[in-house]
Amino acid sequence: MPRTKDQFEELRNATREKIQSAAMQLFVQKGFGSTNVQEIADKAGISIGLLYRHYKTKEDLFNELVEYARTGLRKVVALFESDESPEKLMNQFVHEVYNDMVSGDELANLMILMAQSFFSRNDKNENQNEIAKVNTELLNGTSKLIKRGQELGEFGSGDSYEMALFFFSAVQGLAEMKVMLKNNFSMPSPSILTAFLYRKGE
Amino acid sequence: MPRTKDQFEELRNATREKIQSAAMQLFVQKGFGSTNVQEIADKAGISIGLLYRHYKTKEDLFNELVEYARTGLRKVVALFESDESPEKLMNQFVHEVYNDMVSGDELANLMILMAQSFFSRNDKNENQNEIAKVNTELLNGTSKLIKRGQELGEFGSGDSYEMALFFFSAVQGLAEMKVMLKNNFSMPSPSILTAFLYRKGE
DNA sequence: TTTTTGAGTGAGTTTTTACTCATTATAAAG
DNA sequence: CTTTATAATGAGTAAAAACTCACTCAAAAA
Repeated sequence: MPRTKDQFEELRNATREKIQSAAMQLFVQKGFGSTNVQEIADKAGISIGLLYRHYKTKEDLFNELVEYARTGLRKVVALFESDESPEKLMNQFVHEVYNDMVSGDELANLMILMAQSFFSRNDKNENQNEIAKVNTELLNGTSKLIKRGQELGEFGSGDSYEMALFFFSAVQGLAEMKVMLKNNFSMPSPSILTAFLYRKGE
Repeated sequence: MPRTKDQFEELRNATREKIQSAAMQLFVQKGFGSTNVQEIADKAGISIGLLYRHYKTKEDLFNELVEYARTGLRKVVALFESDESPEKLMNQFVHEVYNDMVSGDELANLMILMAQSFFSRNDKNENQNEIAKVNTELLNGTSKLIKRGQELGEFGSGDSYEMALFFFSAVQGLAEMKVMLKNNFSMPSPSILTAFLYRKGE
């Protein structure tokens, strides 16, 4: 008889991953609107028909990737709600970001995809709302963490919300620079990234 | 007889500006590929035909906007080549950025457009090369400026190229945050933006 | 009121792109 | 070698988007 359930699943998973990987690269490099499904299929090494067997629309595919990225962000929110020392938490996070950015493209791609999801797209894009929400949570959470650190004397003074905003802006910008500059990109050291935490507000 | 040359030119300029403004907003908010010319014409309050009387293709229109943004960047490169005190130059620049970001969308839009131009688009996009070039010049110029500031004892230690990279990444990220967060965006103070210049490298 | 010139229009054409489906390929088991 | 279940194909279709052009409109001056 035919292949077993597991064998079929294996096959499906393999092509699914090929599609995701190809789509991620293209969406990041060219944006949603400027990427066409033929390209995705070509890069994945499969036919258009097969792509549509896995994803009902191009948008579905994009949404799955964005959803995946969003999940990553939520983990950060959770991390920052811990009772640990704010300085320790920020350091831990910055080092993770640093390592990820030095070792591969995954993190940078995810961050760019999130931005694309916000800046591309049509009409009432429910992604935008979702992302805005997670983003707000992240900023508020980080702001709280920084404030706590300031009260503990770990960080310098300054508007904590602005500091949080600055921090994630920098990380977002770095992700884009990494992809834009390729080999000319050299990830700034963690101490540069965290310097603003130790500077007195004016 | 008909209107004078000047009167016709006036008309043309007026619609040209309407087109540019509409296109800028849409390209920034939705990306090149996801913006269609009908929308641009609608937003500009003109017909498609008239749009095509001013720009041969949608791409031409995009390129003109990007070219305009690029010109702005070149001015910064020039500014940073001055013999003035690096600290003074950086401060001046940061304050300009701060004011622009607080008072309107223009700067943010231009920066996002530059990134779009890099991340959107097809095949051999000569814009990408041009932008990469200007970008490299900007980074190298700023790096040099920072190094000079370090030698003068104005700035703390640290890899000057990484510091320059960090700086522009932050500004780029802030531009995007501004558009994403809208009213929830609160521009970080200049002192937060320049803190990294005064922190010792590890 | 007519003429003149270039702005302005938008239905219609062309081109591109998302998506479908009738058909073929594959490999395990009888 | 046949059967069987599902992966895989890609020419073909439908929809969307870019772009054209024959025409109208507006206002200045004879």
